[in-house]
Amino acid sequence: MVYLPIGMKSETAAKLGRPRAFDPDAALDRAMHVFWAKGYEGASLSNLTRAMRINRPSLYGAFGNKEQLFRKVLDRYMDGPVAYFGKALAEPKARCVVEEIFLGTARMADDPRIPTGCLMVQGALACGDASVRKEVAARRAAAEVALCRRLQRAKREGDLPRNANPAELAHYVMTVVRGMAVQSAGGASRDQLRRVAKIALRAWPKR
Amino acid sequence: MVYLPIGMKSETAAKLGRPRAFDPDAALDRAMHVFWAKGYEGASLSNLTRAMRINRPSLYGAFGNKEQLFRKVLDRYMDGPVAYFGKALAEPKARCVVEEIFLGTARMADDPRIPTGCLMVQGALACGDASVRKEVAARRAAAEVALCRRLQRAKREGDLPRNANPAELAHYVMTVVRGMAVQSAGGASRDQLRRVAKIALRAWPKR
DNA sequence: TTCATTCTGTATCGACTGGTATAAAACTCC
DNA sequence: GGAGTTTTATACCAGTCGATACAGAATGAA
Repeated sequence: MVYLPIGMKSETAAKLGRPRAFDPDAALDRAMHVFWAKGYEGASLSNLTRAMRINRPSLYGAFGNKEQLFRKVLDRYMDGPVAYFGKALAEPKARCVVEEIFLGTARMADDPRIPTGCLMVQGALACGDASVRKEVAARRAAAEVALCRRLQRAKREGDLPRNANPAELAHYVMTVVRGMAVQSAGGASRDQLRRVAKIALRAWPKR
Repeated sequence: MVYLPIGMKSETAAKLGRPRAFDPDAALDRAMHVFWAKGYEGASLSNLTRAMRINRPSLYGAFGNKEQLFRKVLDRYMDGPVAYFGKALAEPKARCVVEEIFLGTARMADDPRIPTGCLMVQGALACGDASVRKEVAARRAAAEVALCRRLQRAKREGDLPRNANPAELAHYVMTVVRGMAVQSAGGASRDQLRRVAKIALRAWPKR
């Protein structure tokens, strides 16, 4: 029989059988930290189950397998630590959008509750498993597309110069953001990244 | 007895015993590609020996172990694919230094002979082995220090404004460079990265 | 109570990991 | 021609990898 891995609150709660003894969301958060700090391949199932405080069969029962767990962690990552990105897109002016993206990225840098860097970068930038590598690359690309769309709107609204190129600008912004993630993983402080953000903004087109 | 792993041309050539049947430098280049594409942990000894076209004991005899091999590969990487960085530092004007660094990074992007991205980034950004992770972080930091020194000189020479901050500027430039590496690993083309370089240069201080 | 169902913990699977013991092969020196 | 030295190839080591078989425990339904 096919078992549908759950873990989301809106899931049809299983009424039958022994109830689950752990909170799937809390377990996902703990798994996120392991993947974030060690990368997909560096995070062993022993690391994961220990951090998640569950046994191996519970992990497989609730999340499928390691790769599916990682994808669920990525989902949760985008709704949690990087939720600032979506909020930034809602800023009224393009310059504020970019400013908020930069500052939000810098803000994550020395939050003691989370690892440094970005899960979508160090999770599986280079990885023996090509399917996982492509997955994170696709998610990075999706973020860039979302920003590009936002900048296209800004251009239509006259919020960017007539000769501005939204795709190029989005690519630039995301390049800086990804670079900040690498710098953060290397130990850069929030202030250092804020100064980088300030300089990077000087490249933003004047209206 | 202690055996000194070789691999450098200036090494005192072993006269005694059976001669080595492979070129250590060529083997290092092949190992570099594996580490570059798969990362330190993603590159297994089987991957490495197959690519290097040598047997396992030959690898251990010539290079020590996996970690020492990786360090030798890093050395070779810095003298090879990223030699442009050192050359860029020799440019007469600070702006040209930065321009050459950006363009050199973009140039690597779709060279069909090498993997995408940067070995110092994806080699071990997140890695279960902390010693390897620190090693690549230290090498990234060393590049930034070298650039910072160059920009300090530029400031002394009046090649940068009086209020310019070489450390912040170096941090910004390296952030963009690291970001370009991530974008390249995600499939960005040379032209895309060149356009990023052009935008990033707009942030450079006017004299 | 009894059955069906689901979760939990233990113990284990085959495959692969990084690393080596061993002996034959290929060279220099005497 | 040996003797001594180093590299080669095969075969193998203990440990860990991701993943599971199994049995007992905990629930709702009948």
